Amino acid sequence: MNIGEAATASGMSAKMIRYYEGTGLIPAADRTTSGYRIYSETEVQMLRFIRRARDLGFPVEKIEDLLALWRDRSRQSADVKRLALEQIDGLQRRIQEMQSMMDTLQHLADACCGDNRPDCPILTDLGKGISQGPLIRELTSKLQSRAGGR
Amino acid sequence: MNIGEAATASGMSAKMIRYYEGTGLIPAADRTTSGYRIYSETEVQMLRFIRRARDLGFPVEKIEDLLALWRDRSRQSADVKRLALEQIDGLQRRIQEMQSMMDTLQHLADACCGDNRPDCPILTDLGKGISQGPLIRELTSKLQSRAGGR
DNA sequence: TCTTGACCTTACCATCATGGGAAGGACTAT
DNA sequence: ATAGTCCTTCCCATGATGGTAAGGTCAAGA
Repeated sequence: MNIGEAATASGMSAKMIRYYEGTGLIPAADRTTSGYRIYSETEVQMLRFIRRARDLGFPVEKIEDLLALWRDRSRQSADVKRLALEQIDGLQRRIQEMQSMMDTLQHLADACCGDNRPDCPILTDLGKGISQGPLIRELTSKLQSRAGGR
Repeated sequence: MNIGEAATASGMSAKMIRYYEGTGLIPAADRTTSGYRIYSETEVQMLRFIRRARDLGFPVEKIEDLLALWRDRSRQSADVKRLALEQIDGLQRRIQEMQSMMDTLQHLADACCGDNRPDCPILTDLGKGISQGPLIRELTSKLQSRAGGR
């Protein structure tokens, strides 16, 4: 199976497969004499594993750990569960942060009459510049880059 | 006020102030004869406005619109409210996506006995590689870069 | 057998918000 | 005057991803 087929089969782009190989997340694929990467069903399964973990929001760092456990026949399910619970925790925290942003915005929007007059509590609030600390700012920067589109 | 003081007063790093100036989000600051940027209270207020909008998760693109409305004496509050509601919508969607990831993970973790045996439904599920479509993957990539730390 | 088109390879560039650092100039307090 | 802190610009890096360009390979059909 060449990289294009492996990409289709795993749901990842060929670009990303090469990227993961470059970063060492996956081992370097075997090559044909002409230099084409070749993939076995086992390797495609690993790629699917990675994509699925990404779908569940695991950071690449943690995926490395998950992969190690996946390959380890003598692993303990407790180790995997711990990683999953950590991930759940992280998601929970981020959800709460976003919820808090949303609540604030909703509150401001409720207070804004939304007509043709220039008075607007939303702008007034923004002008005040109340801090919400670095955690939320760290999150929002990522949301922005996502929403900004490419 | 020089850039360091403006940074402290606005809660932004000097780096970011220069960056925003470079990208045109804010107008180029006046300079002293020796080249130091100088900021008035008005400009600091604008910087605070930007940071606050970022705290609320607005993408930089939208902040540009908000800034224009902020400066526009004859704006209509409806315009501002529309932007806020759009932002609320976007946040809501992302929260739901993350919630769905979390639910799936929680489900898997619940099914995992978490002991010293190697059997683990979490790994089994990951191996199956069920797709959740591109929307969630787009979101998770951002979460990962955030969680990965720098 | 030759051609064509689809695929592969590497390498480089861009994104976006942000930080780090270097090299050199400016200001401030002792 | 000297030290130390600030400023300036410029370059580099991040992380996941896409794009593109130049060139090699392969499979199918004429």
